[in-house]
Amino acid sequence: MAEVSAPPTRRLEILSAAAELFARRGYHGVSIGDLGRAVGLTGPALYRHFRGKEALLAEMLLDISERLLTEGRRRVAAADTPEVALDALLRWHIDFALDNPALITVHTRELGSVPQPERREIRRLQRAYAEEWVRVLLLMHPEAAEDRARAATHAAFGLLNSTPHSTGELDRDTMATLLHAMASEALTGAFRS
Amino acid sequence: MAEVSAPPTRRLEILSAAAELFARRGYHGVSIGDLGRAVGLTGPALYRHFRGKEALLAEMLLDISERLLTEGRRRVAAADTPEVALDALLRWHIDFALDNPALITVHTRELGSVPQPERREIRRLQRAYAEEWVRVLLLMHPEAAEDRARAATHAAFGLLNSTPHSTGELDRDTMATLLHAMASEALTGAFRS
DNA sequence: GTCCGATGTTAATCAACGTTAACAGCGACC
DNA sequence: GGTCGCTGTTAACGTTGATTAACATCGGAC
Repeated sequence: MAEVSAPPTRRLEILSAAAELFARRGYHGVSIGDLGRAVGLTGPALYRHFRGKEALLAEMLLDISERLLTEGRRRVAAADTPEVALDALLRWHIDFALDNPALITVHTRELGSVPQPERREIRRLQRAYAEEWVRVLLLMHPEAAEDRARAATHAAFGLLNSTPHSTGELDRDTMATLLHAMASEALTGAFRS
Repeated sequence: MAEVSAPPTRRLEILSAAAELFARRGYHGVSIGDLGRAVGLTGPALYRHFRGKEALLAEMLLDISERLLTEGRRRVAAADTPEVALDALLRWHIDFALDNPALITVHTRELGSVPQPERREIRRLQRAYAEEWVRVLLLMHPEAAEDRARAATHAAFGLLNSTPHSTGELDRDTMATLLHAMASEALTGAFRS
C-alpha cells in the first residue's frame, strides 16, 4: 500500500554494485559478466533491467548530476546570504562525497564513456551545478572575474572529490570538518590579492 | 658525439601520445591500434618499442612517479625552512601539472591498470612523494597528527591535480598563482582550530 | 487451473582486441 | 656490395566482450 509503483530494487542494486566496480577498475575495465556476478546473476540478466552497458552508465551519471544540482539549488535558494549559501554548498558536497565515494569517482572520470545525447545532458547538469557555486562566489566577490570564480570552483571540487583517495585514516566527522576548513580557506584565498 | 646512447625518440613520441589518449579515454578505452595510429604507425609496430600495452603504461607511471619524487626531494633538501620547502613543493607540483595535464590525469587514475610488480613500485614512489609533503607539514605544525597531515596532503593534491579539468580559461601564470594561493590557504586552514 | 509478464538461464553470434608470425626495406659498418 | 640489426608492414590466432536468441520458472490475475 505504501508502494505506489513497482519497487525497482534490482535496478538500484545493480547500479550500486556497478558504481563500486567502475570506480575501482574504470568503465571499460568492467565487463557485463562482472556486473552480473557482483549481484549474483549472469551477465545477460542485466538486459532485463538496462538497455545495455552504456545506458547503465548514462543513467548512473544522470542521476548523480541531478541529485547534486537539485539539492545544490535548493540550498542556495534557502540561504539568506552568499556566505550562508557557500557554507550550505560545501556541506552538501562534502556529505555527498563522503557518503558516496564511488559515485563521486565515477562522476568525475567517466563522462567521456557516455554516448551522446546523454553525454551532453550530463555535461549540462554538471555545468549548471558548478554555476551555482560560481554565482555564489561572484556575489561574495563582485569585483572578481567570472573566469577566476570558475577556476576556483573546479579547484575546490578537486579538493573535495579527493576523499575517495584518502585511505580513510580519519573518522568521518573529522574528515568532513577538515575538508570544509580547507575548501573554505582555499576559496577565500582565491580572491585575495 | 653529444649522444652517448641511441636517441629513443620514437619511444618518447609514443609515450606522449599514449598519455594524451589514456587521459581522454582511459587505459582500457584505448587500443593498441589507436596508439599506433596516433603516431602514424600500425598497432603491431609498438611491439618494437614496448613489451606490451601494460608495460607501456607501467613505464609511463613509473617515470612520472620518479620525476615527481626526485625533484620534490631535491627541493625539500635545498630549503632552509619548512615554509620555504612547502612553497617549493607547491611550485614544483603546479608547474608539473600545468605542463603535463595528461600525465597528471593518468597518474591519478590508472594505477589500478598496472600489473604487479610494477604497481607496487609505483605506489611506493607515490607514497614517498606524498610523505615529503607530510614531513614538511609536520615540521610546520609539530603538534598535528600524522593522519591529518596525510589527509590534508591528499586534499591538496586533489586541488592541484584538478587543472586538467579546468577548461583553460585562465592563462598559465594566472592559473599557477591561483592554485598556489588556494593550496597554500587550504593547507594552512587544515591545521587551525 | 490457466495464462502471462517478469526475470532468469545457457548457447550462439559477431566485432574488437592484444599479441605473434612472417616478411620487407633500409641504413650502418665491415 | 654484402650482411645484419632495426623498424616497419600485413596476415593470422586465440580470447574476451557486448549483445541477442531460445528456452525455463514462477507468482499473481482472471
